[in-house]
Amino acid sequence: MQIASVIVDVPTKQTDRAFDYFIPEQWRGVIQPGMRVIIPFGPRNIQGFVIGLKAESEFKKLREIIAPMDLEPVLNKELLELGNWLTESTLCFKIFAFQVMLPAALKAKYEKKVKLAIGAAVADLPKPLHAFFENDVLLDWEDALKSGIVPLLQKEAAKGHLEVIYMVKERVKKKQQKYIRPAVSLDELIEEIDRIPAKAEKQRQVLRYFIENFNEVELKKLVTDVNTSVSTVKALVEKKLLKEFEMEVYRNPFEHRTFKRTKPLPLTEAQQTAIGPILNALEQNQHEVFLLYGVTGSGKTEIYLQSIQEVIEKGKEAIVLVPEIALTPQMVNRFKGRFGDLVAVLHSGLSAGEKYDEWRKIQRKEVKVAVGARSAIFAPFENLGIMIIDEEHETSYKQEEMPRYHARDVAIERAINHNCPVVLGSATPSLESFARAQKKVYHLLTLPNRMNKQSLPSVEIIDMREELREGNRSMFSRKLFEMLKDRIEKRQQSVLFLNKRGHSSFVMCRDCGYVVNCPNCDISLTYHRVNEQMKCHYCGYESYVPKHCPECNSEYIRYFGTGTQKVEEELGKILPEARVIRMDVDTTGRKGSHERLLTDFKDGKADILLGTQMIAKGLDFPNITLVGVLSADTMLHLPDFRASEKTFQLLTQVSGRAGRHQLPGEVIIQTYTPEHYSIELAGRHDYDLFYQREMMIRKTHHYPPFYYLSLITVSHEQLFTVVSATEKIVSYVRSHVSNEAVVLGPAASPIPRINNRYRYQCLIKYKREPNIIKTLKTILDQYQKDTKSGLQVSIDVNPYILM
DNA sequence: AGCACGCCGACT
DNA sequence: GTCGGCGTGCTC
Repeated sequence: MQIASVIVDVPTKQTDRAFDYFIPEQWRGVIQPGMRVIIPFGPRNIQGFVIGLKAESEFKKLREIIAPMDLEPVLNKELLELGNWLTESTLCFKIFAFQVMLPAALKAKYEKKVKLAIGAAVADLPKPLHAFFENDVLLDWEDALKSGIVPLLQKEAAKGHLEVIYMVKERVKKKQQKYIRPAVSLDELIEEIDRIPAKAEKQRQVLRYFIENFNEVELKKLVTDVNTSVSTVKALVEKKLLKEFEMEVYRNPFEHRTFKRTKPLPLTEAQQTAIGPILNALEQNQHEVFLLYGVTGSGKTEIYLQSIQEVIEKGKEAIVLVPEIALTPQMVNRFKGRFGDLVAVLHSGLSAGEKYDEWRKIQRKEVKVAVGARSAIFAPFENLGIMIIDEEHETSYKQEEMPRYHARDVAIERAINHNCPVVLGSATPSLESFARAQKKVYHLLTLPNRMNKQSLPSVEIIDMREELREGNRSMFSRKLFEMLKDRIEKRQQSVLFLNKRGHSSFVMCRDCGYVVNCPNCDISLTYHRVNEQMKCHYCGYESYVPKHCPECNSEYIRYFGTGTQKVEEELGKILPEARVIRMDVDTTGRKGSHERLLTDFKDGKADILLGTQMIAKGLDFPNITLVGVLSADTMLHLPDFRASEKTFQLLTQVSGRAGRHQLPGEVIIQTYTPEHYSIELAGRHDYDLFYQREMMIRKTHHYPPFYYLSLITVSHEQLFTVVSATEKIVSYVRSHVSNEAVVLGPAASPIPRINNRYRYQCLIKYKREPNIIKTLKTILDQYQKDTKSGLQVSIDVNPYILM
């Protein structure tokens, strides 16, 4: 077993396979599958992942592994296999599959340096280079480029005076802290204390500290505790009475926070019924997927917490996924509060080093629970007892770059390996999951009521066409304006929600709300400012913007879009007395600002919280009694077959922010299409009916959950080349799928040109195509192999964004 | 992804 | 005649 199969850190088709390396004697038995190694590859040294060991290789002239990068594997057997599964199911390069499972800190950094060759001296070099190589300094290649001395360097390298070296570096260092411990026995210390000179009172104090407390202590703590200086301690170290050493410490992102410990709350009857089957599956070590469907505020989190409690008691581990945007301190508090130090938190707000440390706690089995966004599903636990995905319907669980995986699929794949349950929780389950629950593929658990029997807030839908007709051209309906004013007087708080996704605008009649749709796809056409056209991004249909509305003949037909800043300005005009906090990407950019704004609002420093997406989730403040949605339509007419579903989910989510405590809540939804079922049914809190209506539409238009989708995107600098290549691909696909499948295209991508490359796509809708992955792989192989044609082909299996 | 090898244009 | 442009093909 002296040969290692290695996946190299070069993400191309040609290198997407194992390369064999000889393991030098000194590393035999040390290097294991799942470790990162430094290997020579061509002229440079790069990082690679060992995926297997073997005794022989077909390749004769093997090179040697330079060094391992880990003391123990960073990927265990399960994760290595999961990597293969990811590669297969998402059609990505192996290296991406492995990298996505690890914290970014473990991704290699490469440095190219120039150094004096062995046996060469500075004097051998021409004068201008002397300064660069004094004292054996390594010259950074980047600096060399800037100084314009590369030709000189190359000349000297050719003469053998200089050497180019390639270094593989870690991104993040383990944080070390200095510790002090006694170097002699307790008795000896007591003896020695009398030999300390009388003048050195401080040294005596330090020794006394160790006599009372015969243990290691952090240098800093020692210095403050004894009120002395580092030099005093160093003197004792010199005398060999104490010993200094370094120990790895974790960066603690929660250093200045305390978590109030909570105890399991008594469950309501509904909660008990819901948790039963989960506990049962845990008991039996049985894999099962549960869909926990519970209205906002129905106590899903307590079910998660108590299920995890059970898992921990069984000595197993748990992963909890939360959408990034909802990974607020409030959410973290609930888990830290219940399980304290047994929780690792992984989210984008942490620095690379902090994330790495949290990940290490998991790897070293120091924690039992990982709470985090999408990628936390790869937490390297070895004894998983449960995986929970909260807000299961969130689209952020799908990664939009390689590997294009969905966390839900990964969770289920891992759960099968671990024989453990998966819990998907949502107030508005995705149609895919709910349909599976209906078909008994998933086990449906329901929490139909809010805790403490509060009723869901009353929702009023305001027809903005009516407002316009009556002369109100502002973005606030009279009703919303009145209610905002009322809340300010009553010193209660309001939340205003605006969806700013107005960029890829749709065309709508402001009189009757008519939106121009594609005749083939039942999806709104996207407005393009260039030559005033509207296009369908699914099938390629085009038409001009009508001068008059085809429904009511009004001339107020135009494209749409507004932003939070504009709303804030207008709010300042009509309600100058209102104190407003605006929350969007602009105001929450800096670390911690998100939390600060929310705390300000919670503390009553503002009357109105105005924001986008990010305020839709998790907000749970007692004083919020009014929620206003300024324009429910913005999302509805995006060129996306999930637009209705997303609108329904969002409106339900936002409405859930109101009246979660004693004070009853009210919700105002402003819209130009009040009769649209997703708006109307969100207003009535009727998920079931929404589900039925939407399923019918999905069925007739061959969309998920009735059909699977795969999207092939082709790009090239020349329009003609893209179109003809896409045509070829489309006909290849057509000839390789059953006639049950629908193959659409070639159609221009919703973003028809990126970086001067034209983009075309082919959308495949299918039910049962056992060979589809093979077919798609053949296409990728074909086009990724030849780099000279300049064609780029990418495939998204089960896409969420069809762009 | 890099990098080397290699074959054609504008310069000392 | 040489320096250097970037097209093509390889990396165990």
